[in-house]
Amino acid sequence: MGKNVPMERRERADAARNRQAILRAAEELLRRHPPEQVSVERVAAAAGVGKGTVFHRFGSRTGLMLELMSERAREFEQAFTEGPPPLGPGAGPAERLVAFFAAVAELAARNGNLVGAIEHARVTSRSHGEQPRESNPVYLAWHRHVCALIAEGRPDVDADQIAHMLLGTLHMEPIASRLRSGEHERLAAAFADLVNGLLGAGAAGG
Amino acid sequence: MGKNVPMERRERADAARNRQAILRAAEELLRRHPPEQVSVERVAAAAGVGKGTVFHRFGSRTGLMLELMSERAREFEQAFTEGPPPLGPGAGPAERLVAFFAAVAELAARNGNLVGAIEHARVTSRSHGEQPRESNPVYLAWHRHVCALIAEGRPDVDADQIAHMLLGTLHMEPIASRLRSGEHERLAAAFADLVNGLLGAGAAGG
DNA sequence: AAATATATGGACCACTGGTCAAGTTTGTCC
DNA sequence: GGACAAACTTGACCAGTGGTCCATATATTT
Repeated sequence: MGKNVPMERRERADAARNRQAILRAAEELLRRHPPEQVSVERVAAAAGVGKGTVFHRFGSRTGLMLELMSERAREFEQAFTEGPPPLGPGAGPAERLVAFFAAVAELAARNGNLVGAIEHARVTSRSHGEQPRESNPVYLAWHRHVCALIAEGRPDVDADQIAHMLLGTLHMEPIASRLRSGEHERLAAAFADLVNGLLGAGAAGG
Repeated sequence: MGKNVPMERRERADAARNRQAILRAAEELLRRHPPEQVSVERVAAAAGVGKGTVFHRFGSRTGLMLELMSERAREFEQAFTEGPPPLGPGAGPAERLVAFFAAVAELAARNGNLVGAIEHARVTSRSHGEQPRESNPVYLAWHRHVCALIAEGRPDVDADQIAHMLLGTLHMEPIASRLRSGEHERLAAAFADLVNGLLGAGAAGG
């Protein structure tokens, strides 16, 4: 039983081809233009498909951007949950957090306008009515991770809240623009200062 | 001397009346609806004026939201630059920062969707081409203040960057939604933990 | 080859922020 | 008071958006 579960038939070959074309076109446009200039219609045109197809595949503008981000984040997620230290398990919480944020900063820097694009999509989305950022699975996983590490190092603080705050940093325009010009090490250093202040000398260790 | 400088003639009485009507209408709508549902046209209708008038008075949707925020922030700005401690001068930098962020949290909580509305306006603005958040004078003043206090307490860190990060927190949706439901003390506590970690026990003192 | 499930494209919709020329109101000066 | 210019108001209009729909085309299965 259950050899081929028919609940989800595989995507048709042409559909899969188009999905890739759309993803790659969006990627390319985002690399060259600010998010508000990358409309669904332009993405469709660049991918050589109709606008309707994009909505068919991704549901909404937001869906497209989210998929793009998930693609990039999948490998990273594995690295911080089961990879080698200091990112993965094995190191102390402060060390892991610093490594995590350095990696996030680098990821964001490599991916140019993507973070901004997701924010833009969330905010301009008309149909699904402003779903909260928390419902983004990538964000959720990151938050859970940061939250756990903070709680481990400092059981006395509001880890949930602080995790949101630290992650939210990436959505700041002044930060994002520096990221775009390659200053991710500066961001990583600032993260390190904050994290070490919170977990480092202050309370946990000895 | 300089009794009546003619460089800027006073606003006409009807214009001033309409400006107030528009401001109050926007305020009221934002209290009841999420920012993306508060279009310029709706504001105009609620204020009993034509859409063109809103643009005439405020230049753009962003201009309107910014003016709304400036109104609220003016008094607060005076409090933290020249008022009594712990907000104003007289207390140590850590203490002042904690007070500042508690006040900001409270201000944001009292003003519901305003912060979100400004973000929304910035991102959906079409004409002026996505001016950076840094050009908002209110944001600028806040950043300068936070920056100076951080630098005072911890000359070794990247105060400019960290100030952006701490302030950016307010623009997070998960944070903002909690703020809206009145949990500003929770946010203030988290700020205090971060600030005390950075300035408090860690490095500066003895 | 026939049958069927799936994918496609682009006209279409409601709505947005923003513009503008034409008409109206106000303040001022005699 | 009346006249006049400057300031103000207006709503039709524009370009552009995200999203929907369905007749048509294509891939897959039998």
